[in-house]
Formats: sequence, C-alpha cells, structure tokens
Amino acid sequence: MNITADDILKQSHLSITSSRIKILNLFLETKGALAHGDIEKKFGGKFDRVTIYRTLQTFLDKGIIHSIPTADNSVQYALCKDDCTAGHHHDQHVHFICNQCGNTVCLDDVHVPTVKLPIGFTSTQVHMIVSGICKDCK
Amino acid sequence: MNITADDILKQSHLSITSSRIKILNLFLETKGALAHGDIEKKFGGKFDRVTIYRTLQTFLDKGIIHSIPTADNSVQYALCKDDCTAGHHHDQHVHFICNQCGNTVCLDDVHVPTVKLPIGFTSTQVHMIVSGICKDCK
DNA sequence: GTAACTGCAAAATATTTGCATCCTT
DNA sequence: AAGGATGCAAATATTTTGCAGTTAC
Repeated sequence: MNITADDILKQSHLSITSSRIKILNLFLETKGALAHGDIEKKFGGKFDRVTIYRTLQTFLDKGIIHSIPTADNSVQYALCKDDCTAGHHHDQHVHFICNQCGNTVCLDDVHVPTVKLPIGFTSTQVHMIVSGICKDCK
Repeated sequence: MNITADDILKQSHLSITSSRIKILNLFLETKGALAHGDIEKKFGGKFDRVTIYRTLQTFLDKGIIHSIPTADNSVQYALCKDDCTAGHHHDQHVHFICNQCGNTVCLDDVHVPTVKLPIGFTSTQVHMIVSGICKDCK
C-alpha cells in the first residue's frame, strides 16, 4: 500500500488543505526533484505563488521534503524518505542532475560513501551531487 | 612562488582591471568560499553590484572560479585548482559548510570517493558537500 | 584607436510580509 | 467558534539588460 498525501499531512500534524494535497501529490507522482518554478508551471495560476512558497517552507520545516543543493542556484526540493524526522534529516542519498534534460533524480540505490574528515570536523549531513548525462538522454 | 591575481588574468586572456584584481585577491586571501553578498560587503560600495555579478560570471566562464552547491541556495564561489580549464572542471574535492560559523571551506586533502552509478548514467562532475561543525567552532 | 570593462539607470525576477477572508478541525 | 491557511496587494531583494563614458592594450 502506498502512502498518500493525506497520510503524510496527518503524520506531520498539518491541516489537510487542497493546495497541500495537490503539491504533495505532484511530489509523489514525480520521480525527480521539483523547483519552485516547476510547481508553479504545473499548476499554471491554479493557486498563488505565495502559497507555493509558504507550502514548501512548511514542508521543509516538518521534514516532509528537503532541499537539494545545486550549482546553478535553482532551488530543488524532493520528498524525504521515511527516516527523516522534522529538522533532522538522515538523507544520505546521491542526487543526479542531468546536464541534458535538466532533471534531478534521487539515486536511492546508490550508497554515499563516508569520507574521512580532517581532525576536528564533525559532519551532520552529507550531500553528493553528481552531474552528467542520465540514462534517458544517453 | 605564489601565483598572483595578475598571473591568473593573463592566463585567461582577460584585461587586467582594478575590480578584477581586487576580487581575485579577495579569493586568494580567503581560504574559504565566497558568496556574492560577501564580496559586496567586503568592498562596501567600492564598486558596483553589477560589476560583481559580471566579474563572477566572467571568472566562471573562464574556469577561474567554480560555484559550490549549497542547501540553502546561497551561491558560493571558490577558486579553481590548476587542473581546471575553461568549461571543464576536474574539481572533485569536498566542500565543508560549518553550521556554526557559516563558512564554506574546501577540503582539498579529502578525496572524493567514486560512486558506482546505475547503468546508463555518465558523470562529468561530482560534488560532495558535507555540513557540520568545523574545527574552529568545535 | 579599438575593443573591452564599468557605472548608472531601469527593467525583469524572485522572495517576503501584512492583512482581510476563507477553510479545516 | 478558533486557529490556521490562502489570496491579494505591496514591500524587498535579487539578477539582468542597455547604454554612455572610461580604461586597458
């Protein structure tokens, strides 16, 4: 049984509203990551720009989504895995950005190697962003 | 012998101008990475906002600096190593972002492990961003 | 002297905030 | 009914573009 947008909102103690459901469903349907602009385009004026900003921020706060660092400063968001709790992410997965189609996908099955940091450094989170050509654009 | 801002500009066939020298020197003096805002603050109105944008873009194009992906979408820039040529970066180094002091540093001595990508994916660049507490903030 | 770079002004974008209204619980 | 969420308007902030004046080579 797949988890529904409804479930996710309940788990995070958020009111179940139409825009949250729609945005969450978009994330659930999309295999890759989404930028603010993608969401806006997808719903073309269906609801307010500002609502998208606020909804994304709320989801971030609750740990429902996480942001993916990108080199071109477009902000990408993706659903968190089950082991993410509010404010404390365990997402150690690899993100792949295709230079051809521009899509960002989570490579869930690729394991992020642990790196040995210099003395005195403590790591709480590791992101690995690989860019290149994805299998669809090959 | 240390390389100078002057040398770098000559190597990239760029005119040697005051603002380019100053910005490059700032990079050379700074061990960590710089965001657009940092540069602006550092020179407090010394020269135009727009000049900074254009200078950074030029440096990016020439492969003098590279941008570092960050999770909070502030765009960070850092000097490229010698083995970077225009448009083709070999920077496989790890960046560390301190959650305490906010500084971004390049961990040049930490080797980025190669990851095995799923069939069909080709990688041209790998970024690894580790966040946590740096040795100075410990 | 010519091409390239800079500063200023302004346009285009992107993000944040305040407040009245509407929806969820 | 009460608290929270949304939409609209507007304030801020960020980035881009055009053009005239200046500087590097």
